[in-house]
Amino acid sequence: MREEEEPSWFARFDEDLPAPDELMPLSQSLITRDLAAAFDIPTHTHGGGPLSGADAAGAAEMNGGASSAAGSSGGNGGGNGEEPARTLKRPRLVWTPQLHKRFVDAVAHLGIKNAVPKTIMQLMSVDGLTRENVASHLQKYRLYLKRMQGLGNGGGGGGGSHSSGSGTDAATEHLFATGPSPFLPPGRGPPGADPYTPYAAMPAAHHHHHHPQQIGHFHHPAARPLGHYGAGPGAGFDHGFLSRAVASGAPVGPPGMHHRMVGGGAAMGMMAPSSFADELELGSRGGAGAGGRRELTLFPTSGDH
DNA sequence: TTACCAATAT
DNA sequence: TATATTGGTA
Repeated sequence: MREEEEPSWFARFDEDLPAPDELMPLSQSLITRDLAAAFDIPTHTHGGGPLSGADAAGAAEMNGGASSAAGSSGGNGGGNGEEPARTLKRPRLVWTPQLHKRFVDAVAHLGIKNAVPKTIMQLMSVDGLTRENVASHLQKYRLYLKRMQGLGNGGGGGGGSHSSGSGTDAATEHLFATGPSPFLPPGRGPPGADPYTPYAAMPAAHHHHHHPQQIGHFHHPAARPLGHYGAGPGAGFDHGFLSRAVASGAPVGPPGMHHRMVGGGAAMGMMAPSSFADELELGSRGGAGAGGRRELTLFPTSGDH
């Protein structure tokens, strides 16, 4: 019963969508279970699954060595033999920095309001990633933000009150609103660097009812109330990102809409992520230690080159 | 009904 | 620890 859909709905009408080329590369493929489960399974393209299917391309390698794990082969088995694709439990997802980056970017650009698992998942466009995966990670991420909010601020500030009228409508505002302490001190440097990169702050009160928000225009990378957290002006933060994409397909309902969405009408679910800024982090997987857990991992699509 | 969220379990 | 899974709720 679950029919997932393949992200192929891109092609949409008008607008100057960048050539498919732009969109295409976006699809990151998560390792497919088959692949993960056994590195060598002979092309089995599963079939039923909408899972990826993609070309796993030759990414199978990576660092050298290491890896013993997996048990690779050997038998494979152990127990599992072929398995019906369904009912298969997938290995734990490993949130690699790149994957996390995508996640954070998606959340940041969506705005707290829309940053819900499903939307994030769709925006990320990562095949194989499930809502549960995102939800779980989102939970942790929120916790992190909250924690940071409490800590980082000291002071200050206080006062946050923004009176901006009530009409805070722009998602932009929402994003950082409520933040008594808008930005982190440039010098941030508590011992222990931050593992994550917070771009959004959490409203102290976000309980109950998602309210409707008017859809509409979306922002360009322009004013970010505070945008540069450790980055200087002009830091690379501009993203030609999904601006429109999100807006268009946004599940955001028209005023008055409560819980009804999927299924209604047509617009939904199609977003073309454009280009994420890829950078940062890489590698370092150090194998040391390791242990050996069978985990699902993601292919750094941009890894090539 | 679906999806979110928070708690809980592994 | 990090992630998955479950339960309750909107």
